[in-house]
Amino acid sequence: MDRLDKKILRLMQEDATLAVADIAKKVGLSTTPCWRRIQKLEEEGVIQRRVAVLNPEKVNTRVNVFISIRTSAHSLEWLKRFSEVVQEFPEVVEFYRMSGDVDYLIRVVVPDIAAYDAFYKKLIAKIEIRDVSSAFAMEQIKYTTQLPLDYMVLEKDGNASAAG
Amino acid sequence: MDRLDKKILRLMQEDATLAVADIAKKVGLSTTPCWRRIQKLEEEGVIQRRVAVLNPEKVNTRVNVFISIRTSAHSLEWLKRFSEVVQEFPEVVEFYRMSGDVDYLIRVVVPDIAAYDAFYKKLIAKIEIRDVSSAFAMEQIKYTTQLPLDYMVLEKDGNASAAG
DNA sequence: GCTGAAACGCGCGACTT
DNA sequence: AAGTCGCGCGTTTCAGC
Repeated sequence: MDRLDKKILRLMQEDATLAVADIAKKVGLSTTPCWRRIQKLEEEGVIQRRVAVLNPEKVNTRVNVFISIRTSAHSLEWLKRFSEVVQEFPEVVEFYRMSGDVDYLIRVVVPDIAAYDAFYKKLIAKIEIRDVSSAFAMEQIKYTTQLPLDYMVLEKDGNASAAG
Repeated sequence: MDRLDKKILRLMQEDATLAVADIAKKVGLSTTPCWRRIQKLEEEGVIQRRVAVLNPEKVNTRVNVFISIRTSAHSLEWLKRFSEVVQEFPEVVEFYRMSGDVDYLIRVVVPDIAAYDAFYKKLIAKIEIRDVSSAFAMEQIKYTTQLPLDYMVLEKDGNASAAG
């Protein structure tokens, strides 16, 4: 990956509808080499997928809730099942195992507080959870799928095809 | 929006590279009406954009950090500036104003703890922040851009073109 | 609002430097 | 590696039901 790949990724993170010819123009390439780079980035798994991003308001999932869970007293068996159960809910859009005070952090999207309550009941019906606390977001100030590319490790020029 | 729009959205949230003809087939429509529905969903802002989703590992942003901020003692002026400053950092991928104990919650992506430290220094160089605490994710168990569509409000059939 | 087909542009590959 | 050319597919539009 070099400077041009980085430019390509930056553009595609913003807008995946851009025609290859347009991307090519913007990065200073002609279409074929640009197309080949994009293919390679897909094969290598740098580009994972192209998705449509929907407006949460329009699909009635305005409300973001963060659930913090402490699991200190639970068994390994429980932890495994917990992880599986939580993941399966479509309302769960993010799920992290944390270091420190809180053990797990979950982001859930729902229409309103009542729906959250219903979700919470569905969840605890499937698995016993001891130490939970929920925090509601009043406003989503920023949400982006764009990862910063400033940390990318670039290969030196003239040596672009080493195996990963 | 009806049942077919919902199906279309479900498919496009998963894979925005699907050809219109393929989507049409899967929802039981032919290409033209399916294409028109997609156009309409874009015009209405239900579909906000199509983006490429990158592999965080491959672009060297493995580490997720959640920053909790309490702002009780700050002025309105400060709050405004705070919001602007934080948003501008490309490492900040999510940013919420919360209710309850914590006032703001930020998700940041960086390569490692050292990079987080550098980010943190950049941040506090730009704005004074009093009550901050950082929590590191050990593992991203789930991350999806797909919103649940189960809460969508569908219009009755035979009344498909009412204004929003 | 649907189907079918035509027109156009773009993705993709073969070949060249 | 990158560029030019061209075929075929997919998107988009249009005529008719």
